[in-house]
Amino acid sequence: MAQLIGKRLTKSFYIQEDVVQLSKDLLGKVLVTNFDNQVTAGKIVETEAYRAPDDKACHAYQNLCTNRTKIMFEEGGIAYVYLCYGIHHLFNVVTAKKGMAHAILIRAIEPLDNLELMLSRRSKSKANRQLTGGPGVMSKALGITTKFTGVTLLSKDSPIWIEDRGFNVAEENIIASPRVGVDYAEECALWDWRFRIKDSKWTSPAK
DNA sequence: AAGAGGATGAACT
DNA sequence: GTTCATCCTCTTG
Repeated sequence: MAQLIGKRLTKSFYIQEDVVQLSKDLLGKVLVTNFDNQVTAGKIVETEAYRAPDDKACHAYQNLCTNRTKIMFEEGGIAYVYLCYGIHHLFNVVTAKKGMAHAILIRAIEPLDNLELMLSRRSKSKANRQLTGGPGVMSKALGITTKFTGVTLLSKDSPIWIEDRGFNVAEENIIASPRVGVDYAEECALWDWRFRIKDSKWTSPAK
């Protein structure tokens, strides 16, 4: 029971090469998961860009290609899911053309469809920022785990895709800030590659 | 073959 | 504000 309310983003969107611009374009788009006959969806309100080879915070820095990172070198339009601290599943969208390891980490969403299931997956009873605000908990609410790494977002029977439901986010409503948790990346840690929708109550407050 | 550390979150004081 | 859970991936030997 695919529940395509908006327009699914196509390959032409994902293969654009400006991963920073794409990260801003993803704000307001809707991330949908659909498996085990259960659909959940939420509006993307916070993203972060990662770009090999020059970004030290990117797993594929200097085009380092391993079993884990080789997913990022594929053509844009697939998922890169990675386990952090042995606990949290972090969902990324691979972008750009084959051979360019660019990815966008989705950090927070605003719940839209099937709030009940998201609450249940998070063992919570109230919908607030703690439900889907943060890359680890967002994946948990949507049921995303590392087993989805490498799946396409383009097929009509994909378990995960991103669609456009017509939410428009104006440039002046986008807040850019430095990425967190990447202090080891030295000067790259200062790049304003984290983007969120201004005044969204579903992200942490801007600094 | 083994060890260190990480794109975090939750539960504490 | 601090602490720690917990396991995969990469590096080194």
